Amino acid sequence: MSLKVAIVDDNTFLIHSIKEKLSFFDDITIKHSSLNGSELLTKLEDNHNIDVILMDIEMPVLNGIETTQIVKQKYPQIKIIMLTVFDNDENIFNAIKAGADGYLLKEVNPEQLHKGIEETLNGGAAMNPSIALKTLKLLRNPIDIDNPRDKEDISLTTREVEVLEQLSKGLSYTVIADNLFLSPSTVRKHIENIYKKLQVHSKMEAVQKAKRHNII
Amino acid sequence: MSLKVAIVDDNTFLIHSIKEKLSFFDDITIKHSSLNGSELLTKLEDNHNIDVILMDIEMPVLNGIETTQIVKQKYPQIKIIMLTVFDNDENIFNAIKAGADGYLLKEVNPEQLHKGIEETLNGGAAMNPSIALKTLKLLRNPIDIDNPRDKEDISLTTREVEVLEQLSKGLSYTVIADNLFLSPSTVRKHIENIYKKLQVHSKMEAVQKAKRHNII
DNA sequence: TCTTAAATAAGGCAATTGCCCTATGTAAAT
DNA sequence: ATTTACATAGGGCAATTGCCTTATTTAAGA
Repeated sequence: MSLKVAIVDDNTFLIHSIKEKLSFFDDITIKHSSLNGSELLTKLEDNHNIDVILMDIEMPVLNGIETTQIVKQKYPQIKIIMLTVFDNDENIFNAIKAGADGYLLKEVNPEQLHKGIEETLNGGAAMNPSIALKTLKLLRNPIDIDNPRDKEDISLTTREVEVLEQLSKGLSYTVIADNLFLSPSTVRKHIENIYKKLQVHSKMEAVQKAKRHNII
Repeated sequence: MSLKVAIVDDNTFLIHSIKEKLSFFDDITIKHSSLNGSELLTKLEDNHNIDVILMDIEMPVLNGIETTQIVKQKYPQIKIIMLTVFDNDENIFNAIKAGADGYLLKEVNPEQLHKGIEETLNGGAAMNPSIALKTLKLLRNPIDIDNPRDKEDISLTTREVEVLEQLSKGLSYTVIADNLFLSPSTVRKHIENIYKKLQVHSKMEAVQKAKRHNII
C-alpha cells in the first residue's frame, strides 16, 4: 500500500515542483493539494485517509502553523512535515510547538524528501542538518519567542561566529588563537570587527547580544 | 586535507567497528582513539588538531557527557558527535546541554556516519530521525531535568549574587560600584571572593558557571 | 565574650583587553 | 580590470582586569 501524501502551498509552481520530485517514487501517491490551510481542512473533513501532509508556512487565509495546530488536534495520526523556504527560529519553534513531525527546506532533493517521508512514517522526524542544529540551540538556549527582540539583522562571518563561540567560553585571546591556529593579532582583529557589528564594547556584551540573537 | 577524527569508547570491539566503517572513506583520518574521557583529554593537551570526536556516553573514569562539557569548554571549535547505544531522554538532553553537535546510534551504517561527520563539519547537526523526534518532543514539553550538576555546594552571599548579576550584564567594576553605591575596591574584593568560591578566573567563566548552577 | 562571616575600603603590579593604526593575499562580484 | 569582502598579521597605548596584601566595622554564633 503506497503512502498517501497531501500538499499545502499557496504557490502552484512549488506544488508542481514537489509533485515532480515525488513522481520518481512509486510508493508515494499524492492524494491532493491545497492552496491554504482552510482548503486542506475542508478536504480532510471529506476524507482524512492521509499519511503525511507537506505543509508550507506562509499562506493566506490560514497559515501553516495554525493549520498544523488544528490538523494535529483533530487528526493526531496524520504526520506533518513543514516544507518551507524560511528557516528562522520563530518559524521553526512555532512549527514544532504546533506539533510538526519534521521540518525540511524547499531546496531539498527528491531522495532526501522521500527519505524524510519514510522516516517520519517510521516514527522518526525528518530534519535538515541545519534545522537540527537550530533545534539543538533552542534546547540549549531557550529564547523567549513571545518577547519582541530587535530584529536588526546581524551578519557575522563564519570565522567571526567561531571566535564568538570561543569568547563565550571565557577563553583569552591567546588561547583562542591557539585553538583556531591563528595569530593572536588576527583574533584581536576579528573581535574588533565583531564588536563593531554588534555595537558592543566587551566580551560579555558581545556574548549576551549574540545569545539573544541566537547566533551562538 | 582530510578530516581528523578521534574516537572515545571503552569497548575496544566497538572502536574497531567504527574504524572499519570509516575505512571506506579516504577523506577521513582517524588520529587516535581513547578508552575514556580522561585519556582523550590527555591526548588533546598534547595535540588538539582534531575536527570531530565520536564519543560514547557510558564510560569509566570520565563519562561522555562530562567529557563533552570539558572539551567544549576548552576547545569549542572541535565538533562532538555522540555515538552510543542508549537513546533515553536523559542522555540526549544532557548531551545536548553539554554541547554535543550531533547524536547518532551505534547501529548507524557507514554512509550515514560519514554523512553525519560531513554535515557536522558543514555547520549542521548529525542526528538520527528517532533522536530528532525526541529533541522535538523535548522542545514541545520542556522537562525540568533536575541536573545533579556538581555536588560541590556553592554558597554565595546576597551581595556576591548582586555583583554577579551586574557582571553578567557586561558592566565594568566602576559602573557596578556606582550602581550598588560601593567603592570600586569593594566590588573588586567581592569579585575576587566570587572567583575563589566558583574556582574561576574571569568574568565570563564566573557567569557561565553561575548560570549552570542556577545562581543567576 | 570571643570568634567568625560578611561587607566595606585601599594600594600595587602584571597581564589582558579594547581600540587605534597599517598591511598583505585571496576570492567573489562588478 | 577593479572594487569589495574576508581572513590574515603586526605595533602601540590607555584602560580594565585579575590577583596579591592589608585593614576596619558590623552582625551573627559559639
